[in-house]
Amino acid sequence: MGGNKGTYIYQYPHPAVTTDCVIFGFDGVSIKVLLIQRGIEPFKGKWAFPGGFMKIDETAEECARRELEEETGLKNAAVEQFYTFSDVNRDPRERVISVAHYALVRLSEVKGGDDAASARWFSMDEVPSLAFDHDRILRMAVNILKERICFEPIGFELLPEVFTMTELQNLYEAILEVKFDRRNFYNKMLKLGILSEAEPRPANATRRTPSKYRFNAEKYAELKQKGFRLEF
Amino acid sequence: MGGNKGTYIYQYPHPAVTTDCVIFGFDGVSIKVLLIQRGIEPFKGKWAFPGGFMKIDETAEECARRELEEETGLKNAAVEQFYTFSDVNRDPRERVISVAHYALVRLSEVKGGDDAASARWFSMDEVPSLAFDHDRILRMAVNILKERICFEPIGFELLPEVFTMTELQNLYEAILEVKFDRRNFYNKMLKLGILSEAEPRPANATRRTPSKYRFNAEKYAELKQKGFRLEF
DNA sequence: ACTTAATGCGTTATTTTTACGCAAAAAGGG
DNA sequence: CCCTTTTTGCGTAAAAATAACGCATTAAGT
Repeated sequence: MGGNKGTYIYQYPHPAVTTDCVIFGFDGVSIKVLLIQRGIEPFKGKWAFPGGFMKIDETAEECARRELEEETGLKNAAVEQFYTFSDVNRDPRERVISVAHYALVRLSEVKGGDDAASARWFSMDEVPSLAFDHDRILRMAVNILKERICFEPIGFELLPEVFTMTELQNLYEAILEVKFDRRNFYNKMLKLGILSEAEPRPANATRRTPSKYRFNAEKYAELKQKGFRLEF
Repeated sequence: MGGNKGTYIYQYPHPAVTTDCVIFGFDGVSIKVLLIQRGIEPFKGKWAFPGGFMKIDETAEECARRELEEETGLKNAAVEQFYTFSDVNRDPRERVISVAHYALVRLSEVKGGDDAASARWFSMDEVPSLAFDHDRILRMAVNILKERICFEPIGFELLPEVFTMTELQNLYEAILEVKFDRRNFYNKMLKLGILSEAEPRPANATRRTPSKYRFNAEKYAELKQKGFRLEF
């Protein structure tokens, strides 16, 4: 297996390749991002995204998922690459280019295990100055998230399986930093046809009992094939 | 300067890093893509995208532009990266990951110089089976182009400075593979506010003399700042 | 007991999109 | 040369989507 320490010789200089993961979460009020505190130089003590060096026999996506699990305990996250950062001096050790990924996960999926001793969720407004060029990576990830959330039903990955319309609206408002009219949001969402009622309204339901929904991936796949776009 | 042949030793295996460029053009009727015929193994004789190994002291974008000029004579193209391909066996020589870029250029900008002896434009429907995983790269580039053209005014990079509304519509129709109503397209485009009349209609202009427009980058920048989206 | 906030289910006005009509002028064909 | 077809500019009317807001009920807070 590749990746073992030893001596590797090339006729031309090779950059090192890493992956980084910007992991977004949502606590019902604000968007959070998962950071780990670096235990070694460079940038020892600073916060950074989970990530690390790519092994010679894994793809970027595999590397991202592996590093994520090693450093935060989070397994099988649906990571998606969004940009490759290749500034010449972004790492003081050697030339390193990094394939940056993002993923949306439920807060509950990250348990503070042994590995994750130094992992912590930060609200967007309490994120400290980060190691390497991770400030720039975060800015870009947030922009990508704002764009994607408008055209792909990825927001549901941040909510529990079953959620109320208000929770969904709060999520969209937190990400996009806008306010929607509650009734228009409700109508628009339902008309899209990608939600199902999670359970029939219970018999004792009163007006104040909110309806519960879940994302319907099958319906979305159908609609998408017919050439439909979300658009918010 | 880096990049010279020699002996380079690392404690861990390093993949090689390349860039590839998917260059789109437009001849008034169909979308074209610029390919070069490989002169050496592997895939000798097969067609592929311009591109090559990244030097140790250049960014991915710089590498893409350099290789593009070396192989096709095309200078200073506005390349933009869209995906990093990292399958383990995508290159038979060694582990290679490639940062793929695209650019939109006017056909006239590519002159068949010495370097570009083997460069040729292909219509989308005459593209042969390509080297490496370049078939996959092309599919993804085309999808990205279709998305981007709807939200960013990049189409103008494919047209002459000054163009008629019909030419612009033909371009959109060729890329998106749809048909628009001529009058609705005309109204929508003008209402966006990102076109200026290239010249006052000449005195001898009759009804059949089409108006000429040019893309107004300043107006677009203004509108964009106010939070405006193109949307087609 | 009173106020405040959340939910479901609407309605109406405005804006945007879509589908066409029409006349003038050039181009093409026999 | 005459007739048909195509292209262009400038419209309009219907349809659809969006935005703004009303209201009754019920729970929660004070």
